[in-house]
Amino acid sequence: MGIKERKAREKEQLRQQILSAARELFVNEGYENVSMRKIANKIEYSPTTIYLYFTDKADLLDSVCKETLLNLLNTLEQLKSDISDPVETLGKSGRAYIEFGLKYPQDYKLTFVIRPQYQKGLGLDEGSVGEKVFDYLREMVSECIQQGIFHQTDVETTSQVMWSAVHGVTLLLIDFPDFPWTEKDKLIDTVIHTTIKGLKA
Amino acid sequence: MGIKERKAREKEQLRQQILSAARELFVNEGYENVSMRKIANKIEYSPTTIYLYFTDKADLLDSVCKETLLNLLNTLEQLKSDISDPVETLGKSGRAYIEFGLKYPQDYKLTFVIRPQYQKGLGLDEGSVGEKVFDYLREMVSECIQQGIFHQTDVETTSQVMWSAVHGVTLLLIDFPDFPWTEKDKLIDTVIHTTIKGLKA
DNA sequence: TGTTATACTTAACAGTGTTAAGTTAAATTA
DNA sequence: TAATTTAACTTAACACTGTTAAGTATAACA
Repeated sequence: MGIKERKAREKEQLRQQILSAARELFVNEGYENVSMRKIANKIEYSPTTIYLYFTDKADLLDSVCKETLLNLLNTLEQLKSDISDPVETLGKSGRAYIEFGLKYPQDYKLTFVIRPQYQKGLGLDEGSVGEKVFDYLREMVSECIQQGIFHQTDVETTSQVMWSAVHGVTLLLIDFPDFPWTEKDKLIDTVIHTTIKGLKA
Repeated sequence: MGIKERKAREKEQLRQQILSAARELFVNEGYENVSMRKIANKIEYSPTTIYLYFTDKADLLDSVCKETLLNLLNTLEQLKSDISDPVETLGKSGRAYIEFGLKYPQDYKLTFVIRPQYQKGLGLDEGSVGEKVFDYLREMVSECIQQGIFHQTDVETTSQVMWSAVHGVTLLLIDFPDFPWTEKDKLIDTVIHTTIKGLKA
């Protein structure tokens, strides 16, 4: 009875093929400039085949973003090991977050800016990957608060402030590349250190 | 020779009519979901007439955003009068910026997120309204630095950090309305105060 | 071997931004 | 006043878009 399994495997394979074709095109040409026909051409199937694997273009975007969030989560969780100095870990996590956004700017925008426009209100639901990313941030912040290093005692608010800072600088650097920014690394460090200093007791 | 002037006035009138129809539709239905034909219907002209006043859809977006930036600039400059306590003025300005974004969320996204996608790298050029908005921020920050209140002595970096914070929280509140945010006003205040505290000497 | 289910494609619909060519009416010139 | 030029606007079309209904061929099963 291996036939059914082989078929399922083949189906999953094509799904992945579609997904990676979509990601590549979305990232290189922008979500709006990618048509279902373009994706279909790339994988050498008819456009309608895609609809057998994804309900529509927004669903395709959704799946691409889920992958991005998984990548981000993996990147962050590799820093988790060292909890001796929670403030340093939080700072490093912030830096890793921003650098992830700058390394994959299109993926970042797709996930945190474009998708909310199409999937109103979704993306950070219970059990979602997005929530896990924010949970990671909560944990880091919680560690700092528990050790009495922070003035603020509210984990939620503190996490949200941290997120605002890194999200803000990431998007500004992506969206206005021609703006006369301070040297990039200096700006990133200043954003993180300023925020952490402001949170300290 | 009043005829020429009347004609010019009428032309300008139609231009404004197109612009405000476009803004209303962009804001209510989203840039991508608004077609040139929709705008044309609203003003009761043929679609091609729009092209006599704007080079293309992106130009229309551009003009709408320019208006938004002017509105933002006006809102901010009303706070300028009181320079006795520069830190308080900076804080108030930050709050006004965020509240502007939340009052006109679609306009804000159009200007600071959607437009950069279509007009790569533009929007903050020399002499532009966007630059004037940032100049306002520079002035506020400069005042704080001159009075020796801030640790940082670099006006540019400090301004950029401030911008990152307010831009970040504004977009997060707009894009993820279903996220379990801390009470909105508290979050905004905390973001501003944390950033300012982090910048202080 | 005949039937059913799976995987995929063709053709079409109603819509998109944009352009070239055409029309109509007003302003200018003779 | 009559002919001509100019300005403002429209019609029709092109090549595209996301998506669906209907059709086809092939593989799996009885």
